[in-house]
Amino acid sequence: MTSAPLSRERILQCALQLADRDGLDGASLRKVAGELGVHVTSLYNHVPTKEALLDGVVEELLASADLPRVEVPWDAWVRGFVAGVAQMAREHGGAFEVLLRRPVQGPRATATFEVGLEAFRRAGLDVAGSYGAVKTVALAVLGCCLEQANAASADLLQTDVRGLPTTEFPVMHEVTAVVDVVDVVAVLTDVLVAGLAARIARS
Amino acid sequence: MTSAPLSRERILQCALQLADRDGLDGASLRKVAGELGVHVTSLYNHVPTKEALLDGVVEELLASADLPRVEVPWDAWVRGFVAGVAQMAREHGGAFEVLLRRPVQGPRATATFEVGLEAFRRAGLDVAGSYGAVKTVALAVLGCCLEQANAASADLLQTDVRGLPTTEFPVMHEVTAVVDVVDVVAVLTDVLVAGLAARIARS
DNA sequence: GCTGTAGGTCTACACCGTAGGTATACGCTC
DNA sequence: GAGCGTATACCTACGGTGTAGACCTACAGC
Repeated sequence: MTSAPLSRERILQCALQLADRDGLDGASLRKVAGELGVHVTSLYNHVPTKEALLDGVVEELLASADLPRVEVPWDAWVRGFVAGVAQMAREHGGAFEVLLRRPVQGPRATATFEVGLEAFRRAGLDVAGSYGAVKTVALAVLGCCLEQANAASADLLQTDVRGLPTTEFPVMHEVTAVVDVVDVVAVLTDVLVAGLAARIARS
Repeated sequence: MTSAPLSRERILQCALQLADRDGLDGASLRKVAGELGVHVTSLYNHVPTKEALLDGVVEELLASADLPRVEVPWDAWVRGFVAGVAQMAREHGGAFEVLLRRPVQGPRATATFEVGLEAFRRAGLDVAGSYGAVKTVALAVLGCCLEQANAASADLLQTDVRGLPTTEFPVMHEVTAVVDVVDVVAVLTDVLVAGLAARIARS
């Protein structure tokens, strides 16, 4: 009757689904166990701790993403990386924020960073410069995709403007009246590419 | 003997200090209450819920920051905004991540965004363009300052590279050997300014 | 002096991660 | 086949969390 033998993989998959559906807090050990029809503590035979489980969800997330992993020009890497992360945020909105709570590591992450570093080195940046470029891109896109994933910060600049005096914040009110949605990811992509191009030209 | 009457302000200040010292999870209601020599549920007379308390911490954080609030050229606004947020991350490392968990709102936040929007409008961007620029800057800097504040993601790209095969990730290994620290905030500032300049020129 | 109310306390609940001890079921060697 | 080590699941229990509801108590206004 025990449909499938409990395994790390099954646990991680379940946690990812739960997180996608109910947010990261919805992926408690007890809920995962319940979903799998198993006692809480049984999970500990496959996952040593909650943090390890979240790290596993990060792996799972990276595995599902289409990030650049082969040699490309630096600007293509930037576009591909941003697009890949944005896709993750779209498809795994609930689980996305785990990338901000746990370190992003493992072979899959390293592989993407490796080809990014190579691309910037080929473009003429030195080691530190390439590292700075990759790190900046990675962290900036994380921040920008937060709002795509997280309902709480979705209306980052819009919340509460209604209610504040129009006379004091005229432009903000104009914005809320005129703009309905802005594609931050598109803006970020362009800004990063243009900005890094200038940086490379100057090197 | 009851030194001072409990108040929202005193609670928020205490929560901020606790969060700074022990991280955001160190600011539990019980610990705040304990620090103030008061029963947990007494806090509820001044703060309706834990989320409201965190929102208050956001306020407190913004109040402590030196963000641009007067009319300046757009590039000065970007530099000032990034520097201000980076300073917050430096001085309130433990509490910083609250900006990623709760919406950033209130008059203080709106005031900064307002002058940013104005600056970009004066530079020639339309309403949506200005909004996109401000939003992108705000979110990108949030992501980049995370690593300055949060120990977990501090070594975002470096963790675990040792242990992965040198042959497969040669550049990553070179980086960990050569580079000790990169000022992501400085890189981000330059990239944003250069990238937005290109965007403005094209408009 | 009575009463309404604000602001404190106490108890209790449901949830969380996880440590320690126990039972069962498998694959191995004799 | 008998014995046994190991892996995996279970149970109980602890200390932590946010919060709801009943209670008490001191003070202000009539």
